[in-house]
Amino acid sequence: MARARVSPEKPGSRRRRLVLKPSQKDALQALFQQNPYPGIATRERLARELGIDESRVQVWFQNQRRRRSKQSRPPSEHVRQEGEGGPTEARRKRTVISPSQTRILVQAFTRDRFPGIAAREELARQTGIPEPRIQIWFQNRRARHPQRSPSGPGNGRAQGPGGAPATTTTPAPEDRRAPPAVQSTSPPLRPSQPQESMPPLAAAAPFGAPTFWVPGAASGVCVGQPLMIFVVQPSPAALQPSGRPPPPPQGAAPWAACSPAVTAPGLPGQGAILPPGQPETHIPRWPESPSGEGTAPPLEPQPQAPSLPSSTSLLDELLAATGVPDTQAPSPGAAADEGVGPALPGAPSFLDELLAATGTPDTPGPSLGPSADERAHLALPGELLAAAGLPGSPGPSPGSSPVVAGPHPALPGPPSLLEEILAATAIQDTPWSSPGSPAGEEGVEATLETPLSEDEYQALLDMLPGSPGPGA
DNA sequence: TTACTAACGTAATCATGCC
DNA sequence: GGCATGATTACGTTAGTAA
Repeated sequence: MARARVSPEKPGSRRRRLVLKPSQKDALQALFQQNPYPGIATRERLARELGIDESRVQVWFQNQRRRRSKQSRPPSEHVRQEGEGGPTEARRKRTVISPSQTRILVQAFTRDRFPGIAAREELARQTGIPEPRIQIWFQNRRARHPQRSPSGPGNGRAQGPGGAPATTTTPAPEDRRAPPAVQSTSPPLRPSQPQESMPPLAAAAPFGAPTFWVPGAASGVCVGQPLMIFVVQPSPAALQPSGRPPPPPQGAAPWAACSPAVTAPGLPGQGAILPPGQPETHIPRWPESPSGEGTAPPLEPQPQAPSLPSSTSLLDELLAATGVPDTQAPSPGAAADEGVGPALPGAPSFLDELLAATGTPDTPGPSLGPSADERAHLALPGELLAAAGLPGSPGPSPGSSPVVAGPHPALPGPPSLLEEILAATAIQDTPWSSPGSPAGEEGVEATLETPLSEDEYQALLDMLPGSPGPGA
């Protein structure tokens, strides 16, 4: 039924596969046990603490639920109960997309109904809307604006990859609301080549391109920079979604570094945009986020997670609940908060703690080095700077809370639901490893990541704008 | 080569904001 | 209240990784 239409020929169309570290998986599973249907707040919170993107957490839960259901475990066991993912764990606040943003999206949609990750991110930059929202927008759009030629029940993607993947030249029925027309300013988005699809972006951003990226703020690289800077000719290869050392020699796309989505996996709610004063920009009603989940895209280094100053980390709670002493274990790993450099020793990771709590013998310092999540971060020069402790790094991290802010002072907040849940359900026996995770997966003992291999370091360098590139 | 699983697609449905 | 549309879920498929 729902065949994934993934054009094989669009190499970079997919987001770079994220490789979760055992410790991250454990944390996810631990939470999954407690609540397979976490709300936005929990997801974001967890995402921050694990150093991955919230959308990834969401996907992980989706896949996990699926796996579980497949494994005979009747979902009835966890039929989402209200209050489960936390008090009123609501869903994400509806994102408000302005007419001009819609225009951009519609325009892109008419060119390519199935934009790859690069194209989506580019759109995200252009519109200021988080990439995951862009993705959802396209999903909804495809569903509601079937590409005439209903060859099949709604399977608009019938014409898969082969022929222009839906490069709909067919002006799908413009939506009534959005200014149909999309002024002719059409950026020649090349459907099949997302990366280059953004040619002179500048040209494509006639609308007051309200874009100001505050990528995870941490990166700072792009903060306050108007779209224009992206005009830099991106080298396709460099666009590797998650910024991992691009295989091909190309240098890293300079702007790639600026890409919030691209580079900031751990962005707190990726919504980091906010056209100052620009009503145009998408003004997602960030969840009031009780705990700062709110992706609130602070335009400024605003402690984006308004709430919890590094203290109440979800993991902390878990740990606390599980009675794990607040270790100050130096495992920066999870630290990856927004900008916190992953490998910054000194920061205790709740992951470690959580794992310890859950009885998962994961490596003590699972994240001592760059790894899974960090890899993504590596692509963030800004984060590097932050990690390096450069004073200049505006990242929220510095002042804000490097998630992993070790032993947090007393949490003003009352014990979270999680605490209770955890207390009630000893996660100790992580029955979860079962699903698909072979014991080995837990990487128990193995995963002792090294601080930064030369290769990784090199990769990092490669990611830096101006860098000669990997091959170089 | 194979198993596992992240990413992504559709369809259906719920939820929210605006008229 | 109705409509448009963003968000979420289930389910199926594709493809990257690690064993």
